[in-house]
Amino acid sequence: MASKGEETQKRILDAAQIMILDRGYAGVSVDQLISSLGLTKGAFFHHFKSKKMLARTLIQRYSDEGVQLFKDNLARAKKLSDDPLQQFLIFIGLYEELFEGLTEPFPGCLLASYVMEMQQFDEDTRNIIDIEFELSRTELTTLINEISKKYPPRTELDPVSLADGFMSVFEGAFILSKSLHEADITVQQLRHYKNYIELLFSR
Amino acid sequence: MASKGEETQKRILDAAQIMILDRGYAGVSVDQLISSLGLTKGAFFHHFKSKKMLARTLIQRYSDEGVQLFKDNLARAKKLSDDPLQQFLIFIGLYEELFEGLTEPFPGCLLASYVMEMQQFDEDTRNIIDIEFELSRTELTTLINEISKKYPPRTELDPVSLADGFMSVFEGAFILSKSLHEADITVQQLRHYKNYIELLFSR
DNA sequence: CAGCTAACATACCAATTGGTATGTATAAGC
DNA sequence: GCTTATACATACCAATTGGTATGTTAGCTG
Repeated sequence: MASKGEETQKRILDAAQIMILDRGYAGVSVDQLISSLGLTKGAFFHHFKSKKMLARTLIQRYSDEGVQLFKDNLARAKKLSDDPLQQFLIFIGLYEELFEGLTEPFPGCLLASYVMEMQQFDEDTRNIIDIEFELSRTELTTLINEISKKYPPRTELDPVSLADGFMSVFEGAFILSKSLHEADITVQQLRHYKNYIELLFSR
Repeated sequence: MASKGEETQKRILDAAQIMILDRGYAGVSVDQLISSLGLTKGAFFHHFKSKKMLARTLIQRYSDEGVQLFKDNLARAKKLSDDPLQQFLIFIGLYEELFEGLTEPFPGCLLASYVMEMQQFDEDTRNIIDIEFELSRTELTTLINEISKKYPPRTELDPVSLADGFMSVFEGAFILSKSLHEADITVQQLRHYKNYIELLFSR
C-alpha cells in the first residue's frame, strides 16, 4: 500500500497533469494547483523542491507510462502473430481499442503540451520527451524493415519517417480532436495509418 | 504605406507570435514582450486593450493567412489539372514545396499552441481556430468525394476523416519536428499523406 | 499657427507569482 | 518512551503579473 506521502504526491501529479493539459504549464500556478486539492504551499514544496521539478517528475511519469504501454502493445502484437506485417497491424489495432468508444476527446498528450512551451523547460526535461519519440521511431523502424524484407513495397520507402508517422498521427489527431471537440478523430486517424501500412505492403 | 502605428502593431504581433510559439501564451508576459521590442507598457496598451485582445488579434491574423494560403493552393491546384485526384496531389505538393529545404524545424503552428492551453482563451478566440480546421475539412471532403466518384476506392472510405488527415499531418509533424529538432519531418509526413491518397485511389 | 489626435513614455497599482522559513502533528524506529 | 523523520500548515517574502492613470511629443487638419 502506498504511504500517505506517496499518495499525496500522486494526487498532486494527477491534478497537475489534468490542469496543464488544458491551461499549459505556465498557465497553471502552484497556488491554483494546491487550492484545487485543498493543500497548502508547505505540502507542495515538501513533495517537489520547485515547480520545475514537478514538471520534470510529471513528464517522466507520463513518458514511463507511454513507453510501458508501447512495449506492452508491441510484445502483445508479436505474440499474436509471427508475421511482421500482421504484428504491426495488430499493434496499431491495440491502440485503436484504447481510443474506441470515447465520448469526450482525449485530454491530450503531455509530451506535445511541453513541446509547445519548450523554452520553459531545461534540457533534462526536454530529453525525456525526445526519448519517447525516439523509442517509437527505432522500434517501429526495425519492424518496418522486417516487413519490407518480407513484403517488398512497390515504391521506394523511407522506414524511419513511416515509423515517425505513428506518433505523428496521435499528436495531430489529439489537436484536431480537442479543437473540434470530436472524440473519434484519434481512432479514425489511427485507422487511416493502419490502412496506409496495409496498402503499402499488400501485393 | 503602413502608418507608424500600424507598423508598431505588426512588430508587436510578430514578436508575440515567435515568443508564444516557444514559450506558450501564458509563458509570455507583456513585460517580456515589450522589452524585447524596446517598447513600453503605454505603447502596448495603446495598440491592444488587453493581453487577451492581443491573443485574439494574433490568432485571427494567423488564421487569415492560413486560410488564404489554403485557398490559394487549392485554386492553383485546380488550375493545374482537371482531374480531382491530380488536383489533390498537386495541392499537397504545393505545401511540400513550402517546407522543403528548411534547415531549422518549422517554428510551429499557432493554432496548436492555443489548443494546448485552451482554457486561457474565450470562446471567440477558440472559434477562430475551429473555423480553420473546419474549412480544411469541408473543402477537402468535397474534393475527396469528387475523387471517389471518379476513382471508386476498393474499400469503403470515410472522406471526412481522410480530409482531417491533412491538417492532422501538419500538427503531428510539427510536434515531432520541434522535439527531435529535425527540419524535414514535416515534408516526409506530407509525402506519406500524398502517397496514401495515391494508393487509396489508384486502381 | 492653434487645436486635436495618434503614438507613444513614465510612474504607479493591487494581485499573483514561485519560493522560504518556521511551526506542528503524527507515526515509525530504537 | 524518547527521538527522529515525515507530512503537512501558516505566515511571510521579493519579484513579476496585467493593467491604469497621467503625462509628453510629433504629426496632421482646419
